[in-house]
Amino acid sequence: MSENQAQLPTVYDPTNVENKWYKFWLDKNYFHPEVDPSRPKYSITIPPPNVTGSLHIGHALCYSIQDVLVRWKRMQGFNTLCLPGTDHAGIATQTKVEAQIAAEGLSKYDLGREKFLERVWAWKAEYGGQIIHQFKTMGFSFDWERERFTMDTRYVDAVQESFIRLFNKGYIYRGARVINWCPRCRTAISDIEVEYVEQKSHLWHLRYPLEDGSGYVVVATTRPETMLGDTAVAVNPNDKRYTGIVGKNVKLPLTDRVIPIVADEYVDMEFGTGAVKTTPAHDPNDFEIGMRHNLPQIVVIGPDGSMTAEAGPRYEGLDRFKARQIVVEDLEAQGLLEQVDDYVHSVGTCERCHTTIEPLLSEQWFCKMKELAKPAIEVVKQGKIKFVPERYERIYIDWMENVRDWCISRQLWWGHRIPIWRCEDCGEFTAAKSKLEACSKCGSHNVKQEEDVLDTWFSSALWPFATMGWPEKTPELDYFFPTDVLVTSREIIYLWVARMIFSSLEYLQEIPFNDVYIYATVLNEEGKRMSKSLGTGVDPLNLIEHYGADALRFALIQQTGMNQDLRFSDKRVEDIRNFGNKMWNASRFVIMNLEGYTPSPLAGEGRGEGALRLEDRWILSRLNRVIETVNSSFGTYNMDTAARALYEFLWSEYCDWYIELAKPRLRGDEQEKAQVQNVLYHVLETTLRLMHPIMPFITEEIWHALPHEGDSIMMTEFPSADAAMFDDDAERQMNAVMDAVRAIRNLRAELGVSLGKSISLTVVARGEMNDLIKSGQGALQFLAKVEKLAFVDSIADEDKAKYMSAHLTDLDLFVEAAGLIDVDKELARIDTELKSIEKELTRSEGKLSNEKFMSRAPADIVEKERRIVAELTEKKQKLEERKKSLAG
RNA sequence: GGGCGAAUAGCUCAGUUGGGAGAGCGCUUCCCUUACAAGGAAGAUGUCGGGGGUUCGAGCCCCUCUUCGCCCA
Repeated sequence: MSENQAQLPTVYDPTNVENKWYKFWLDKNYFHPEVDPSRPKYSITIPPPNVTGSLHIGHALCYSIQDVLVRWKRMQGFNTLCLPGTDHAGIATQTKVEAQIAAEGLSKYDLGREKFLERVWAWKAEYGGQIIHQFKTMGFSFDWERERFTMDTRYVDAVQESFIRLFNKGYIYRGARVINWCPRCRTAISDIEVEYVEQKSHLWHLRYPLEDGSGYVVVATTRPETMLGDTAVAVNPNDKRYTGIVGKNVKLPLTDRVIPIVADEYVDMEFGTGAVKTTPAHDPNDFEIGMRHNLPQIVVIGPDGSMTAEAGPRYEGLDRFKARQIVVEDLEAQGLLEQVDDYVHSVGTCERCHTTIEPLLSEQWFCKMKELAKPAIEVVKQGKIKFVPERYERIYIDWMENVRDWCISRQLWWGHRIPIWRCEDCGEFTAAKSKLEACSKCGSHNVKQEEDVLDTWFSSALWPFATMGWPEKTPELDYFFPTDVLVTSREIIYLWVARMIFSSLEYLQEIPFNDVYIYATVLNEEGKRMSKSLGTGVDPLNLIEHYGADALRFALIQQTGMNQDLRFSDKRVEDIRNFGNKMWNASRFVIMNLEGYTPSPLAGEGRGEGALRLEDRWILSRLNRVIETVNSSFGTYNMDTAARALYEFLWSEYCDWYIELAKPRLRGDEQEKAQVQNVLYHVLETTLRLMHPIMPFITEEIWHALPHEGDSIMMTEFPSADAAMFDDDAERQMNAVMDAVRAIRNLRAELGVSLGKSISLTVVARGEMNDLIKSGQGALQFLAKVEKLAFVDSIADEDKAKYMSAHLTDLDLFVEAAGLIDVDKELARIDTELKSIEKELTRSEGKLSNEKFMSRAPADIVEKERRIVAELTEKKQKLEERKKSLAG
């Protein structure tokens, strides 16, 4: 391998390496699994991002988690599918194209539906590749042969099929309801697409004169302009203040209408005046009140957000906010404005464009939810679908149990056009995939397709199975479905997760996935949510350019477990870039020291005498514990635990100790050299495989520079822990050696003797420590740079002042330091140490002298406490002796 | 108003059935030692948000309060 030396630079540069290997994997077609019922499968359909969007770090985390899982399972021998794709994202995409043509001075109406849709497809063709490019740069092992788009022909068919099934089952109906209307997008949106924003406003108290002239009722409102559409005043039937006037009428100001006072349980007596103006056409709650009391519904604000003719000639055509101002002025002029309070309340806004939502009475298509929700609640309650972290399970169930009918129509052009045909003659609705020739009821040919499209989530609800060919019975569906896990963000538990679950149960009578893992929201350094629309989004490509995709992936994975948020900064990526460089250089070291080496199995060498040395047994024991940690952590979505364990092991154990200890042995005799080469190689190669799912590129690069079998690390077997390699003795003994080394280094530092200068060390060791230090003598001398080492039984008190000493359990270390010791400084240091020992001793002795502790604490805890006291006492005694000798 | 999460070193965060408080970064001192200065060695730093309680023993369990964030109404 020596010819490799020259080829390996001291600084790892990911740039070319990453591109090279991604292309290699693609060429080998490693990401594409064939259906093979003889093998166990593992499958994921990734959350499809907006086709014309681009990724920020939050997405990078989401998909990195999935790629880690998928690479891990693939290496474990599962036939693994990770199916990618994108979503047409109705409103979001349409909004962008509208903005584009607006820049040309056109509106979508100027173009017409056909031409407009051509523009959307053109937009998709131009900007649709960005996300895919980002996915590939991140190194994701997605099956590109099975990439899907929610507007693919076959996907469109699946959407229509599902709609028609629901329609024919009577679950889909058309109705007039108060829905959330966005006057800018000019479409209905669902409850969960409304974002509530706190706003400072006012609570206006309005006087409505009683018809009989006996006074007036005062109502409080945040939306005075809607009073033009009031059709009642409601009070609580239990409200004694108003018992006398229920049934009377009021004269609605600024109009010529007379409206009734009704009693309704819904009214909150505590709020405002306890009397509520009721506008059934512009408030969902008032709508319900209106239904109960048979009130008229008067639409006074139109789809464009301006006042309608129903609002009266004075207000018609005014924007709703301008109308508010004028209505208030007019009421005040008539002495009907009683009071204005400052008031902070939540205002519904459109998630996409942040326009204030107008609750509006409107004809829409709805999907009945009650029956669909039942089994979807059951599968989660029965644990067939598991939420991780668990806390999200209740959030899901609570919502599902109170779910309202779903408004599925959208007044957009971009999307799945509703496959409903209306007969112009008899009014019958017929659902059909292709053009309907004749009305299903009266046979008339005068039929017209519904103009509206479906809510985007109606189509993404089918994602896990429509991507695999449903409604056809495909081999993919048979084999890969249900998928194993859905990894997604908590903000779409209702929008998407819930809908996939009930859709899958309804159409396939199967759950869509076993686990739902809700990953942490990525925040920026200031703690603000990362989002493109907030302007806080960071493009992963910028970071990758500087630090590489591996570093970004590891930095993200290292911070993700069961947490709700994750604060991200570039610094973290830089730190991991350094870690990658460490891995690189450790590997360089190993590669440069493998002359004449051919890998041989560790098995058979055993743990017996003369076989593996202490540090070999130790590193192999530690390695196997890490293997165990990594597997169990990946399996429970504790990604951070796995990443931290790997980081710690590679840097602080393998590099800091094992490699250092290997150095003298590599210069030793042939047998010694061969053995240490074998362990060096074995541990490194195993660690690379462990690390591969998180850092696929650098591990592949190094793996190829090492002796290896096969074409790619990604197709090797993932390590599994060998319990026979766990070695508590080796770990305990090695810890003692490391403590001794650290103590000597500390003495050097105290003396100001750098590692470059040699020292002489005298050791007093007792019991097991004696053998341990003697057998590890070479290592100790090498690691602490000790030139002369002597073992003695004791050191005479009068000689102690010539040394700096450290005292460990069963071990006293004396470094010759005549003339180097700053006595005052040393005395001060000893006093500080004594103080802290005293403190610990008091605590431990207190416990041991506590009868209750002695009688109730478990025996091993008591024993441990005794040991602590013994160790501390020994140490204290040594320090006091030393103090005496220094002072004397 | 209801629910959830967070509060641990200067910063970002670990802490797995309750048993001598940890990591990374930053900071101080020393070192270009043949894998790595994107590095090595050593070091300093904590009323574990406040207050109660349970327990022989609480960062961890229970109650309560405060601050911040998210979700729902």
